[in-house]
Amino acid sequence: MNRRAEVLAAAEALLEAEGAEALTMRRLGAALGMQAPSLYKHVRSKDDIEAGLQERALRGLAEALPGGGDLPALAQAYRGWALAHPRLYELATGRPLRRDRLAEGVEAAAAAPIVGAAGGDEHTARALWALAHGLVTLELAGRFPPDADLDATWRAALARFPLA
Amino acid sequence: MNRRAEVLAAAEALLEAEGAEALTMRRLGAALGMQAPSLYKHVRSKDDIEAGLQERALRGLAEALPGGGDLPALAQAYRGWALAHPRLYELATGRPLRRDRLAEGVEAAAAAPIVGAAGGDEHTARALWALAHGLVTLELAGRFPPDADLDATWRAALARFPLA
DNA sequence: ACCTGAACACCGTTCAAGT
DNA sequence: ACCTGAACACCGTTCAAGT
Repeated sequence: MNRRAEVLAAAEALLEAEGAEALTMRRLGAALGMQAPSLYKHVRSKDDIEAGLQERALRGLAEALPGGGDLPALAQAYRGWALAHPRLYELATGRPLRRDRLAEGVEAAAAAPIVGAAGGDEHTARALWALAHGLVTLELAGRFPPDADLDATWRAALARFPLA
Repeated sequence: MNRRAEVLAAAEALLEAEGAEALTMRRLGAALGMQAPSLYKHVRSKDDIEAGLQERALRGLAEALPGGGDLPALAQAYRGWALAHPRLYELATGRPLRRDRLAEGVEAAAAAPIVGAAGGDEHTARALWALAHGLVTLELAGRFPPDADLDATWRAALARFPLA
């Protein structure tokens, strides 16, 4: 693990443990036993760190998603990963994707299981992705009533996409 | 218009014109012809400003949504409002809703047209909301390929909710 | 009642200097 | 090659002081 990867791993741990506002160069440096300016030897900027976390999130999500085309299983894995890494998911999806800094194939690998479950139709795939993303972000942001039965909401939502 | 409302209106204008990172107490004060500390006479904190902007967004959205139960018209109005106020929409939906600071009925007024289009079923309403929210946020974040035909994606998505 | 200037504890980032 | 301390231009916020 090179130094940049170490910084990114520590950044993810700090983010997930203490929240986005705790992810500062000074705190991250402290977690790694160095001063904040030293981080710039391993990483271009804080923006660069966030782009790296986006890539880590995409890789983690792609690894967690099953590829068999079973929509309920896919949805459960998607929701499960997001709820297990809520702040990373939010950081990775809540801002523009830095495609220029993304390794080749990472975005496609995360998208492939969704396209597969959509039977290859791009519009259906985007609708499924938007539906899952919307449900997850609204859940993470506490937008649904506290007593909402979200399992039932997911089932009702997925029932709109039979076979596909 | 009392002083607090003036501050919120200026905050919305600054946010929409220059982005979230430009919405600082010093810049907002300058836009209103006062020093940053003076803002605290009219507003509790920056957090209070953001809660106020959430309420403005909810009111604006509720006003823009038609209530007739016509899903395509509702979807178009929802998307249109979000694209017309992208940074306000993002600020209003991208963080937890401060229900404690929200005037009575504001949240319900924004939700009512969606529940109406869902035929009163809460799970369908949440699925529709998540779908629209997901499509809008992914579009605003530039997550879809630049050449994606999003009108067609919206049509395909809404086709999953016939009659309802 | 409203506004100011100074101050505090923070930010991200640069840079000369050390090993 | 890697790390440090000092510095710069910013933050949100508090507070004594002015009108």
